[in-house]
Amino acid sequence: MREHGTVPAARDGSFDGSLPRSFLKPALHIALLGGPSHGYELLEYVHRFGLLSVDLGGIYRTLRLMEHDRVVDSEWEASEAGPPRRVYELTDAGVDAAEAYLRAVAASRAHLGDLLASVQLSESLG
Amino acid sequence: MREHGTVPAARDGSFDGSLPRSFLKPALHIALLGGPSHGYELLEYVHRFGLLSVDLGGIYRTLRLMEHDRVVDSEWEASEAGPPRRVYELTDAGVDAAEAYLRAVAASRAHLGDLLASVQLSESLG
DNA sequence: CGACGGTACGTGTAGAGTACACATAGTGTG
DNA sequence: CACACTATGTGTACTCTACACGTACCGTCG
Repeated sequence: MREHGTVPAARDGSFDGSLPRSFLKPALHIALLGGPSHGYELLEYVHRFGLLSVDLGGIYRTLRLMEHDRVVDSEWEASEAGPPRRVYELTDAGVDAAEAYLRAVAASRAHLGDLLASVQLSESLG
Repeated sequence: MREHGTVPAARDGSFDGSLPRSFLKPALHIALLGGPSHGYELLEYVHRFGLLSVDLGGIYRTLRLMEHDRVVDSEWEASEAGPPRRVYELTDAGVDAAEAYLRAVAASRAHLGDLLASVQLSESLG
């Protein structure tokens, strides 16, 4: 198996409806609003929301970047089964950032809606 | 002036709600569903839909790529005022591609909706 | 006339960002 | 004891982007 179901998918032009990499950081912030988590679990989370091309390497690097920016704290946690995990949790600044990302994601979604609407409009005209 | 209002904007982590570069090709396809157009006008179109960081260089390179892929044809056209324009028009294959992009954009929009919804859910629970 | 600003097209390139492969390691199962 | 799964992390060749730059036409203001 490649690496936990990572899909080749669309960094180029093919664009199959999956979300581009640029949404990874927002998605991680938003995921952590739901409570602390670790890299492997976060991978599954972001995959559920269409970030199919993201791999674990990208997750860990982004988490470390976020920690450097003080939006998350992390600590090691032993798991009953399997190797220990590094668990990430939003700081207060992180919660603020996550809320800003929520607004930004909503804005992006609205832009996509406008783009789609522009077609209906020009179709109904001609 | 910098270059026709191009905005520094968010290729990194800031992510202000503008759409990432990855939506440029879809947006150009969708724009051309409304009829033939040229680079400079297309820049204004994509800016209206939140692709703020896109500049003319990116537009031209993408259009040439699309022409190479046979999804658009282009020809020079004299304009009454100003220099001649290269006008782009979707080929039949381009129309198909544009419709596929419409579906893909709708899917992306749905993913963003799901992401936003996941928060409401966990907030109402906790 | 000549300078300037706006329209318009296009390229060169340093630097940023990514995908993929790789390295490491604990645990359960056949 | 080999294999698969969970789990974290790094190295690096490659791709893509942003920004600067080059070209050129037209109108207008002095």
